[in-house]
Amino acid sequence: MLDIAVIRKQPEFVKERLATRHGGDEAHINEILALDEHRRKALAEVESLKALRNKVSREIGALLGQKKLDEANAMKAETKNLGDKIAALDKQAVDAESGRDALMLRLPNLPHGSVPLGKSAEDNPEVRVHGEKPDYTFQPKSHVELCESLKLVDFARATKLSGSGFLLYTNWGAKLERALIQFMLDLHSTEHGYTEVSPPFMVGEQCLVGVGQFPKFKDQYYGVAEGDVAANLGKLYLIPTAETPVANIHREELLKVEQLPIQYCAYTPCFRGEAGAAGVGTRGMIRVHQFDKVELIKVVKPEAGYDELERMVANAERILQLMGLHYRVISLCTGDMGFGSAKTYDIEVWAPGQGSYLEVSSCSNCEDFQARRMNLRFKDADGQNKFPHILNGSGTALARLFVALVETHQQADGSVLVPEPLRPYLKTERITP
RNA sequence: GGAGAGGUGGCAGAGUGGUUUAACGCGCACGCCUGGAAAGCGUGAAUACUGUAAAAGGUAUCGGGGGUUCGAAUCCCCCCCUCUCCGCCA
Repeated sequence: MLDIAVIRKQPEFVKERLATRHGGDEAHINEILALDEHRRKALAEVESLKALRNKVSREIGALLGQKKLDEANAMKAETKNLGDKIAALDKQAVDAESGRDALMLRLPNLPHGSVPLGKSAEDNPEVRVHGEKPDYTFQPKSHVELCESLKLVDFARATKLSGSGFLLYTNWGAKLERALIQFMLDLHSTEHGYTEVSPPFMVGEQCLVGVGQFPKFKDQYYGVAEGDVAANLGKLYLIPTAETPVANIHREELLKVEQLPIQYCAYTPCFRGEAGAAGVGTRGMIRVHQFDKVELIKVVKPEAGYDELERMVANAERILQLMGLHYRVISLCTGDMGFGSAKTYDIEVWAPGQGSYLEVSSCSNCEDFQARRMNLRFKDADGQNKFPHILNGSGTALARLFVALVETHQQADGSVLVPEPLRPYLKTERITP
């Protein structure tokens, strides 16, 4: 959520920055300002009435203390209808506020000044490239062929169980998936300074609102059950990413500045509706309704946000380097960035069998956009309460990493060579049928 | 799931309709005092919104919501959480 104070003070600046995204959102600024104005007007009025009521009530109390019953009763009669006026104005203020906030929640973040201007993925500049496309003395197979010949994934039976877009890993496929998860968690938690956590896979709506998935993109997620009525959670949703539970861990807290930076890594499955995804990438493992991912989350002081983003990308890159994969890092342009992000780097790994790059990581600094939505603050050294920057990045997403790995390291005989750092986990050097 | 006891500021703990703008205490910050400390004395200290050039000021917050009243920490209703015991379960 943007800072209403910034919208008030610099509405034209906010509109311009919003327009560099998909466009259209800037149109709501005037409406927000009008509701905000109305709210403050009603508030000023109702609060002075409340002040009056408090004053009169004290006076009545004093009169009763002095046994001046008549005077007290006279004053009671005078203030009798004050309550109704207050209630009516209160409602106006509350209505204006909830109207304003409903619009604010649908407003995306402002892009950081360093983000390239652009309309779509085609305008994303390449930041750097690691390695080269490998050469093969044979025609590299696609992961679908490899998975079938090596019996890594049973596509047909997965469809029987859950329909298209779901995977049944088998034998070495299941082991490879597990090995990759454990390898990544170990690396991030021992060498990169992240604390490993394992969160719930279902969360209440407020967590999705907190990171910006709700209310605007509600139809993309799986609602599964009514949550505890008790806890006032509303419906529970399957998490689309570990970002949803993990970034919300400290929601509604006031952190001490010494607690920062907070760094978490977490493995979770991710569930996505991917509405209308039929077509490109439907076959195989590129786009599925459930996939595994190791996610990185940071909560940091605002002044550290962008340095930490660079470090996070480097942490994710390290995985691909150790897996011996060729990849490129791109900087998303204003028009291609996600809702909550102020700046995003994507990492795309080369998949020889596809002849294309696959997005396996997306690292974003959301600045204080999410912290505001979840009311997460910290008390700075100067005693001020401030919103921290919250960053999230995949480190990395599975399924696609799996694809790149088997396609890159496939051999002429149809086997797949396991990268050195993964061998202690998989307990083999080579995957054969 | 059942029964009971609780929920008040950083902590602890009074307060059953009106000088409570939440007592007393501990802890905290600053000042005085001291050679330095302790003790003592004094002052200050929550969060949000609003307001202002900045202040001052105003409103709300005693687990949450609603109600009664001129006025609610206090009375009424609903809900939540914590603790203890019992049951059930992996």
